[in-house]
Amino acid sequence: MPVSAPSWLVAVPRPIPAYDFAPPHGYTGPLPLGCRVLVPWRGEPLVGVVVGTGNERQSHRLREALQLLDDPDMPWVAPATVQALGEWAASAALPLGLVWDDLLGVGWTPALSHRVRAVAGADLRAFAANAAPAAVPGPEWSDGSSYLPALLDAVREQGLLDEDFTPVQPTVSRVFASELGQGQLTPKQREAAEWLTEYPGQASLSSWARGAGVSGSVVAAVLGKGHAELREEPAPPPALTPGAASWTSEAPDALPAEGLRWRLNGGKFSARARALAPRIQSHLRAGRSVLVLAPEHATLDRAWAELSGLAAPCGTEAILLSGLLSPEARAHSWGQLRSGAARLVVGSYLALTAPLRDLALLLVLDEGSDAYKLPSGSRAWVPDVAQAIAAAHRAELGTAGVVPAVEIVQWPALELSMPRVRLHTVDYGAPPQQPELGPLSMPGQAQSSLGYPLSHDLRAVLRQVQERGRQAALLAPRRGYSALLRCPQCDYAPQCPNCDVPLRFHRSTHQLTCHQCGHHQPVPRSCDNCGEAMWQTKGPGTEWLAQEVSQLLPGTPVYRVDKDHQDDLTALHAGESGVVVGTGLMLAQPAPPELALVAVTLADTWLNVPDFRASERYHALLWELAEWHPARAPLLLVQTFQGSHPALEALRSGESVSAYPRQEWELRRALGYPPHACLAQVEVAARDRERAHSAADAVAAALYSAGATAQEVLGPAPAPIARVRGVYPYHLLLRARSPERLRELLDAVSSVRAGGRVRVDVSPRHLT
DNA sequence: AGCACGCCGACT
DNA sequence: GTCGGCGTGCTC
Repeated sequence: MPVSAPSWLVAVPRPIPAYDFAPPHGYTGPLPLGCRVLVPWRGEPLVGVVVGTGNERQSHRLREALQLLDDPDMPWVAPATVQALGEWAASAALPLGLVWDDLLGVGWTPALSHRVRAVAGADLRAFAANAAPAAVPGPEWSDGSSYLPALLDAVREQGLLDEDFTPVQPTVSRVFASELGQGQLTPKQREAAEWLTEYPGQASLSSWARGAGVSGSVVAAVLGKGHAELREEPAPPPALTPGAASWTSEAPDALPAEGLRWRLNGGKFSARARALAPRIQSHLRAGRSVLVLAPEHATLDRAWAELSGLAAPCGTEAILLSGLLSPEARAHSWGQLRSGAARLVVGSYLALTAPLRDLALLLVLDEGSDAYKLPSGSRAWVPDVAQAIAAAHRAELGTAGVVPAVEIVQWPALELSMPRVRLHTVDYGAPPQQPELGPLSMPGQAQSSLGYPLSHDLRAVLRQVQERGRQAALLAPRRGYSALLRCPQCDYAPQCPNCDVPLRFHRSTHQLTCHQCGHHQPVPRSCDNCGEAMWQTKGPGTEWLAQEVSQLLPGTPVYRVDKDHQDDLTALHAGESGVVVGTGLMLAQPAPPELALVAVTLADTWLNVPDFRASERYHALLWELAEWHPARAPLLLVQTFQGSHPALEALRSGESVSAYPRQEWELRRALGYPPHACLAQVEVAARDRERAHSAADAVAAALYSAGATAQEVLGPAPAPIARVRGVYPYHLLLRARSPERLRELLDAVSSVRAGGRVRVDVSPRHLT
């Protein structure tokens, strides 16, 4: 008796667990871990990834996989990565398919040609039911797409279908001269035909016409008379982003040597790149691979510019991998890595699963950046996944950024020196009355003799900047005009119809926009509440601030940079005098060359956030501002109600970038926050408020009956925005002392049928 | 996630 | 009578 082949566990890009399939008919090779496989899914072929061996005991008959798409010797994803994703998904109690869907960005939709035929001797006409006999495959190969998928699947399930999926090579059509033409050509047409003989293989008729110097109708006529023909040719590989010029660092490797994790902080970006170079190059020279992750595109571009040149001197290539690439370019880059032709990847989170040969170093840039939180289904915290992947590959895990995250401040470190910060604080004094931070209750001129938004000191420095023809940057709390539209009569602010938040006013479009769901509408003629026709629209956004600066400095150009409004900064970057007002987004751009002043107009915006990481973010922001243009060392002016905040003190005293995170690390130990605890936020939502509430209570009850303590379960509480996109979310916060304990709690959550939509966010970034 | 099924209310 | 809202369940 032959031993039945073990089944395969296959992850498909759906928010469900991995499912079992029998190997394709006749397959006898080893378990193709990390290879893509076509499986029957609801009657149609679907690409999945083999992630393990299936359960031996199955209650139902397994379907056979249709076809293996990758050579088991060259899997689409490294087996160690497969293992890491499996472990991470389990630790977060997430269905494996959801995790794969989020983290594998390449290879789900290969172009395949599908051929089918009946197995020898089978007559499939019975399957046609009332359709025409031609609607079923015969004994000869024919195109699978010409049959109903459901019919093919019925035949397939009976084992009567031979089928074959072959990758389709992408082609382009090119124009060539042809001998087979008939009929006379006019002089113009002959001219065009002769030009084509000289320059064959034109990519389009218009390029031919342009090249030959004739109109499109002339070349069309030549083609029509058969003196030219279109031929399909294999498409050339897509152009990959060229790397920077080769360079090799002469400096010795000063990074921590012992252990598998380290951090590199302080210094300018380029200084950190120089410090990383020896380590990266020694791995590449040893024939191993290095993966560099960046949180967003500005950092990615800088990293590519600084690091891509390290590959060539080590006899390999660098590959840029991000969602901005075309699908073809992504697939081609993937191929370069899979074949081992390139061993240095600089990429976004999509590069996490890149098929690298012998990964030696996984480098996470700006490890604390909130941009690493994926907004999609898995809500993965990319550095968590990166740790799992590095561990599975037994690779070094390095991090590099200006300021270390509190979570990693105890790692072995190399810290580069920071420039001395020229800091000036405008202290508005007593903390503002907290509960209302509406734009109208902002620290206004009436409340402070210092002046807001432009304090006396800031005005003075701005005038100096103008007089000396220099440049200044002002960091605004919010984008747009960003005010609530308020009725001066009854103080009513128009609300979003889907969410429980007031709409925000954008002056440029003269629209009201919901910053939660994107709903927008024109400004109503009069107040919905009392009928008053006047609206007040003052608020602390970039637009208002820019207006104030323009009034203060007539004749000086004022630019705005935020998500909605992006002025052309060419003149500023050319060195012309001006002031730029922006949100944090502004820092993603290079600093203006003549920058003499960076001002934080209201630092408390970063502090008055109900999140235990608020002060950590504030501290990191201050150092990033200080590092933005280290050569010029502009004055950093901070307007705040908390002039003696320890984060500010850390800059003022010129301590190292890790001094404040160390302080926070101790504080969090006392409070039981990460890294001394593992957090997860559970969101329970329903269309009906009462149902959402009772569902949240049911989740809490399930947790307690599974042995959770009051220390471990906080809530449930209604979400800070009581209604979002038409549903009422409730939040529970889980706080466990270890990943294992968190997993126990999450398993209790996923086993309960609460009667509402339950979503889990492990390592949440924004707590409320 | 999709997609089908099935149950209730409002119409040509 | 049916059309269509959306709550529930399933996908090897």
